[in-house]
This record gives sequence, structure tokens and C-alpha cells, in this order.
Amino acid sequence: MAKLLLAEDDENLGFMVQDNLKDLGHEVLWTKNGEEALALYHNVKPSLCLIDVMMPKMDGFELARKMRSHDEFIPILFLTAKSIEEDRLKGFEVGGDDYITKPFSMKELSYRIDVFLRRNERTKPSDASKILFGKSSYDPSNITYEINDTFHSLTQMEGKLLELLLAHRNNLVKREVILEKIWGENDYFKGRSLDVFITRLRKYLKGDDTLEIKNHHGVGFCLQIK
Amino acid sequence: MAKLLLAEDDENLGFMVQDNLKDLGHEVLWTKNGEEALALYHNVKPSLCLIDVMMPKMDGFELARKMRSHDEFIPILFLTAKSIEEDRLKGFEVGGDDYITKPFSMKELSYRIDVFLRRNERTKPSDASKILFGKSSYDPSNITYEINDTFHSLTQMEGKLLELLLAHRNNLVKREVILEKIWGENDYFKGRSLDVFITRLRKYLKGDDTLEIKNHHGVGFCLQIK
DNA sequence: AATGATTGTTAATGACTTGTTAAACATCAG
DNA sequence: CTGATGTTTAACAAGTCATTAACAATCATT
Repeated sequence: MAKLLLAEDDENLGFMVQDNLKDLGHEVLWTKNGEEALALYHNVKPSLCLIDVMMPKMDGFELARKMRSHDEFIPILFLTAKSIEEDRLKGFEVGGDDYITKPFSMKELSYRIDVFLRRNERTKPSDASKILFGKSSYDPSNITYEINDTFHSLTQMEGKLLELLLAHRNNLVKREVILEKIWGENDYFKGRSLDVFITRLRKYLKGDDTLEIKNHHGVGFCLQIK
Repeated sequence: MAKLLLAEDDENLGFMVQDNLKDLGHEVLWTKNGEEALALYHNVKPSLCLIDVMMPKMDGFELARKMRSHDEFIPILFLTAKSIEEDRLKGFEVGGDDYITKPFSMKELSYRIDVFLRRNERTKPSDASKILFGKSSYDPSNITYEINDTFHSLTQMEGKLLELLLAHRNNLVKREVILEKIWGENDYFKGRSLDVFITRLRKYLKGDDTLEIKNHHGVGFCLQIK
């Protein structure tokens, strides 16, 4: 399911967590000290890190700080024995995202992990995540539009246009902006093309009554969501 | 610290959460049903939403879906009595970001909120600004005038004129200035056009009794705000 | 190489929107 | 009272948009 880095020096706990997470379908890389964890982090690129605060060689905070400076978005969860306020604050300071106090249930941990994997999908723009809007969704990496469990495979141009309108949902996008961004030039014929594609998109969106592409005469278009 | 929207129909729990979050320095907007929450969401723009799943009028999932439609990045946390797998999945499906199961400690909630606020600061794009005046507002980038939750899409000329009057609110703007700025020339016919557009604007502003476009005979116009 | 499917562009037509002009009426200043 | 200026409604022509169809280029398959 995902590649996880586990930094935990407690032999028993580490093994238990690793084992459980593997059962859940994750690929787990387990290391018992901070330095090794950092090296491992740079080699493989895990999609989430579980870090024990107290570790030999390099403590969890230091490790997190270094990771964070390298990747702005990687989710970092601290595992800690004590739930002291001070520790929590320091955890956030170095760029941690969440905190889980020992002893914790696997159910709880697994669920926290899910939350972050999911969230990161949405916040990382480059990632293959669906964009939800109205009763529909658009998947940029597959260029597919979904409404009521029916999928429409869009063409490149259709996809780019929908994506652009979606990036400015409920806001007017000027013709010139669209033409410049998608066609790279703004002449009469490209303008006619744009109109044709708007018509085609409207045909797809017809199945979702919360959506409407409105025209602002002489200015541009706006994807309205009720 | 931040503007939070709390949608929770349980009187006691709602009050308690609101109270605690206020103590932590947040501005909390508490409402007890989904419909009200949605309206409130559109008026104020909260930076995070706490939503009870089970609510009268509109359930939390529906509410979240609609919010997510309008803002791709606003953090949405569900509050729920049961931690059923199915509910959790549905929560993600409609665009929720996290889940917290009742009963929860305030410490836990507060700290989840902090994480999301921190993260969202990095990802949210800046949104366009509206100009507020009287009981109305004008959005220059969308060329829309709003009064009593009804939106009027203005034409280019109408928009330019309103914007100009607004820039000199409560001050006289000379005909020659308007004609020169908007039409680029000052002749008899453009003058007639101006008068027509003043009439059209007055029609829109009629819904707001604090507004009035006054004429100064032979000089120009003034948008008065009481 | 021939075929057919797909995709973006161009063309053509009719409908709609907009800024302007016209005209009738109201208001103001001297 | 009178001429000038402002208000309002309606009508108009130009420009813009919507929609369908035709076309050319590309690509995959045979």
C-alpha cells in the first residue's frame, strides 16, 4: 500500500509494529537509530515516517528536522512514551505532523497513517489524486471525469481546460488567460477552438446539476458549483 | 488564532467544545444544523471546519461535500460517535481530512486542529478580495455585485463604472473624469451612454437602501453610502 | 500501405449579449 | 418660462457565443 519508514529502538515494539503494518499491506523499513534512519530516508523515498523520539545516535527531533528540510510535505509521526506538552510543542517545531503516545493500539496507529497518506495525496499537486467538485470528480493523471460512477475519458485539451477552470472554481477565468495557458497564443481561431471545447465540456458536465460553465460575455468563463 | 466553524447539534458537547477552543484563542462559529453551517461557511471564510456527522437538515457528509466543492483545500474534520470503518471511508470520499471519535479529549482535538492549520498555511493560495460597501459587495475579478446573498453578474462597462464610483465613494466624480477613464473620449454620445449605465447601476443598487448614486447637475455623480 | 478511429482545428449558421443610439419625459438653474 | 441637463425605456447593429458538422492530422491495427 505504501512505503513506510519506522525508526524505533525498542526491539519488541519495533518488531510488533513492523509486523502489523506489513500485514496491512505496507512496505516497512525498520531501523533502530537516527543516523541509519536518515541514510535510509535518502535512499528509499518513504511516503511516511514513524519516528520514536528517544533514540540512540540521533534523537527523533533532530531526525525529523533534517527530513523536513529535505521534503516539505512528507508526513512525520512521532512515537513517544510521554505525552508531555513540551515534547509535543518541540515536535511541531521541528516539523512533525502528528504524535502518538505509547502504548498505542495498532488500530489507532494504522488509522493515523491512513489519514496522512490520504491527505498528502491531496496536498501534493504533482500526485495522482482526484479533484472533487459538485457530485463529480476529475482525475488529472488519468484525464478522466467521473459522475455517478460513470467514467468519461477526456482528451488532452478537454482535460487541460477542465483542470484550469477547476483551479479557479467559482471564479471567472479570462479568455486571454485560458488561450495563453492552454494554446500559448491568442488569435481568432484559437478562440473559436476554445468555444468548441467549452461546448464539449458542458456536454460531460450535463449529468451533474450542481455544475455549470457560465460565460461572461466578452470576458471569459466560470465553472460554477452550487 | 484562527477562525473555526463548528457544526454540532448536541447542545452540551457543542458548548463545551466552543468554550474550550475560544479559551485557546480561536474564533469559533457554532451552528447546530447543516444548512446553517453551509450558509455561515459562505459568509465568513473559516480556516477549518469541525463537522458532526449526524445532524438535522443536512448531514455532515453532504455538508462536507458542498464545502469541498467550493474550496479544494479547507481542512475538514469529522466528529462522530462511532468509529465504524464504513463511515470513515465515506468521510474521505466526500473530501474529509480527518476523523475524531467521541468521546475525545480537548487536548487531542486542539492538537489535531493545530496540525491542520499549520499544514494548510503552506498550501492555500491567496483568494481574490471583495470590496465591501453598505450592505453590498463588489468582486472586481469576477465582475459580480452581491446584495442579500443574490449575485448579479455585471457587464464590463457596468463593472468599470461601479468600480470607479467605488474608488471615490462618497465623493463627487466629474463626468469628464468618468468619460475619459472609461470611454477614453468625452463627446455627446458617450455622455448619453454614461447616463444609461448610471440608470442600470441604480437598478442593481436599488436592493440596498444604504446606497444612492446622486447627480450633481452639470458636474458629475457621487456614490453615497449612509 | 490501407483502414479506421481519435483528436484538434476550421467552417457555417443561428442565437444571444452588449454598448450605443434614439426618443420621450422629468428635473434643474437662471 | 425656457433651455440645458438628467432619467428612463426601448430599439438597434455589431460583436460574441453556442452548436453542429466537416476537415485534416495523427496514431494504431491490420
